[in-house]
Amino acid sequence: MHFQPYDDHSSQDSPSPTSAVDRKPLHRQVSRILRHRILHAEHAPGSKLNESKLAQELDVSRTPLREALLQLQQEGFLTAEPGKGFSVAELSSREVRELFAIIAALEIKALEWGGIPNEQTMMQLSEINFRLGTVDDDVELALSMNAEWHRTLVSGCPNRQLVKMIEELRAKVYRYEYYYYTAGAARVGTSVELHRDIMQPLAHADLQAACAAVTLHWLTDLDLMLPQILQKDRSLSAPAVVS
Amino acid sequence: MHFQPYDDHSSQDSPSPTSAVDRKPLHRQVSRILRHRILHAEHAPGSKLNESKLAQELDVSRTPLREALLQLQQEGFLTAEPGKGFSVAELSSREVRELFAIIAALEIKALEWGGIPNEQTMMQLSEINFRLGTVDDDVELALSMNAEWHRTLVSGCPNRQLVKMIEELRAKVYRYEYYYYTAGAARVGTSVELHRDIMQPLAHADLQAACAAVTLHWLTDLDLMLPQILQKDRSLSAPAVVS
DNA sequence: AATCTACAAATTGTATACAATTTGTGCAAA
DNA sequence: TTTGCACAAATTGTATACAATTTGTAGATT
Repeated sequence: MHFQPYDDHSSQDSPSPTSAVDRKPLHRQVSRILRHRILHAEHAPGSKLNESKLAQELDVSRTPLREALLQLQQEGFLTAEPGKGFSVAELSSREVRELFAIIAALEIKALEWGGIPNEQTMMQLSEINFRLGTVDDDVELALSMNAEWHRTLVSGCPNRQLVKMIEELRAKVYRYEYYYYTAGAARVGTSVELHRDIMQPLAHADLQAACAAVTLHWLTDLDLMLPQILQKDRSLSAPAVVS
Repeated sequence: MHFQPYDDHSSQDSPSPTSAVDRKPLHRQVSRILRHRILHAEHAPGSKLNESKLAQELDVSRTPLREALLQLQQEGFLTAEPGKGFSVAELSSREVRELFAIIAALEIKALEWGGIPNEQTMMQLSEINFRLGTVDDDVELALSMNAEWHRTLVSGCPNRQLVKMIEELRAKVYRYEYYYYTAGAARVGTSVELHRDIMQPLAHADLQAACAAVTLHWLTDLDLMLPQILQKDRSLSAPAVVS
């Protein structure tokens, strides 16, 4: 492929000539695509990535591809060994436990610093949650709406850095959630109820209780998901201790 | 420069032939160098970076240099506009306020989850703090020892992801601290005292009080540093409204 | 058969070349 | 003087070429 800024979705059908505002580097698009693939288990955890083949498949040269791979490595979705190249990061029960603990703590901080959400935000929360309840059998849609609900929950926090950090953590969590929702017997109903348990104290301006509900939310999710992840863990981290 | 794995500090005087374990990609070394430069104000905030010149200066081709630049961008030390290249991120009072709030919250969480530090850790803390008190006029040394103290403080936390996040945040804070210590009238004595105020309740197994002292530490630091940063802010964000 | 070695193929790391855009400059027109 | 434009230079974004290492394999040795 040769430098053509116009194969991105962001360019509408309007025939604007190189509008210069929505120009996006190739490595950004590539990293978006690969991130999406990894999050949705289209690349198996632990599998190696062949740069040449991947570049050919994506119709891109190795330069922007490598830039994307390095970014994904730093985001924690890939691992890299010098001379050996990149591999998809493994899922681990330890990581998911640690991530859930952190994200719970940060969401609570975001709520504390943002205060009780305003009326509009509360409306959005319950609307998203309602729609989430109607979703069925579309894992990606359910997960993206769940993410949207949590994004809205912390949207009142004035600390932008914190909101950004939470957003990045959510992406890492997404991978585990997707695994759980597809491989396991996940029910969106549980999430909907847990969200209600958070919204209700918020509606009564009880921030403490809401924060406690947030903690409960993540703890419950963890309890539901861990068995699945553990199974995966065992299947690869217990390498035949026979003999 | 042509692929020579042996210009890194990590290679000792032992004549091991390409020991394969301590091979480090060029872009890693380059990002380390540039990060160090940015942290120590050797590149002015807001200034543009010329890839060709920088590559020539570092005796590296543009490929690994760009990989390093992209990493530093993601770490928040550089900004990038498509087609315009990279610039050193500005210092902002808002960012430092947000960072301090986050790092205080996370250090407290790390303490809570790690529990009261064991005896060895407590010894290390007071030793580092003592040495910190003897440092004088060596800003970089003082800051690195300060960082070491905080690293030790949270070293007992079993949540590795959290420890890593705190470490990354500390790097971002370092930049502001350096600015404050060089441009302003900083005294290490204040830090030493604040550290003692954290260690004392820890020695009495009073985690609550220690956490409160941590918050106080960061709040005090912020109060000391903000005036300096604010001055910088004004000098550039108030662009001559004289009609 | 199992292990070692030598060599070839494949793959990664880096450098260079090229394409596209941005930026600077000189000159004309108002 | 200022504004606008054309064109050249500089700079960024991407592709390709090359260097160094890793990986795979066939044959020799035990």
